[in-house]
Amino acid sequence: MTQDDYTKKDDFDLLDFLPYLLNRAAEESSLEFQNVYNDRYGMLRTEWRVLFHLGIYGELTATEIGERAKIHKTKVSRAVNKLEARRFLARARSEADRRVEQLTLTPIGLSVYRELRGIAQQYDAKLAAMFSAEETAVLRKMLRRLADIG
Amino acid sequence: MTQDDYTKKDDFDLLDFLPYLLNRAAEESSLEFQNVYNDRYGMLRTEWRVLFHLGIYGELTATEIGERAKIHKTKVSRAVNKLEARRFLARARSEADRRVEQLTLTPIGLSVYRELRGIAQQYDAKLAAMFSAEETAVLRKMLRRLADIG
DNA sequence: GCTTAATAGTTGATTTTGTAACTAACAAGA
DNA sequence: TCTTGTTAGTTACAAAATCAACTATTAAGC
Repeated sequence: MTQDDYTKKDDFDLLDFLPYLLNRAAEESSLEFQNVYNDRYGMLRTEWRVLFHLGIYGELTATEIGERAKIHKTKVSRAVNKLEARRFLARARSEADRRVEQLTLTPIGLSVYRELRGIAQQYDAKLAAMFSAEETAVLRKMLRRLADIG
Repeated sequence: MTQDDYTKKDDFDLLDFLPYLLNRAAEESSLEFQNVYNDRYGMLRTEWRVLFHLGIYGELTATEIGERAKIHKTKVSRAVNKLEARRFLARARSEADRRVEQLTLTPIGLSVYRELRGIAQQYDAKLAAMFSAEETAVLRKMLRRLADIG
């Protein structure tokens, strides 16, 4: 069933409204990758994001992860707990400031990260292949600006 | 704090990964509008989406809304309940098929829809103004394809 | 040093979502 | 008509997100 099956009583088009469109595109394009990390490792979205941050940057505190990924500290805290329970990461209390915990991936966590990273790269390539290289580059640039991480 | 403050141990760039980028852009670009419908009418995301569908298309069943907006029927059901409790919509049992309910906005619901629609249009224009007209047109087109509603 | 404020992170209560099972109504075939 | 299957929508229970309050530690002003 497509949009054309319906007669509009109103000129407003939801499918031109950027926040709606962005959310729909985000949901749709995340589905496949979500199934992988969820089915294979029982991870949630916040958990793979934390895992990836540690995989990419090596050692971070919960606060740093929260700032960089715009995730609330309670969500980070719970994600860290789950990843620790699965032995994907280890905590080390900072000597300089004993409130702080330095987080790093364990060898297991690192290998999980590497597997998921490979899948992410493949999947990203698949999405990018829907468009020309130039179009995709422009899309990424625009999305970074919209996400305010540009 | 920007990305450059961190040294990467890994070549993978989260800020190039389309599903991540789309989600971040979607969250960021929805925030302002979300505050309006939430603060002003205590509505949730699913609720404004249902409201807008009825405002645009005039009369739909819960199932039709779910199909068009890709919202699960339990979420639609609960959103319809809340909108009905606030007297924003009315249900009418279908004569032809007594399982079905035809949903329409009440005059109150319609005026709320019209107000939010105006705000949405303004806000969309503000987002679009971050780019050239051509760029924005390309963005919308690409997002529709990614969202599989092209 | 002592008080007050700020920060890192956790926990608990409430709300919202997700999954599955459910009721009610229709449809199709023997 | 009497299964059997399907569809519309709701409800119950479990999982997760949100928000506020909390502990522990550090920093700042006096």
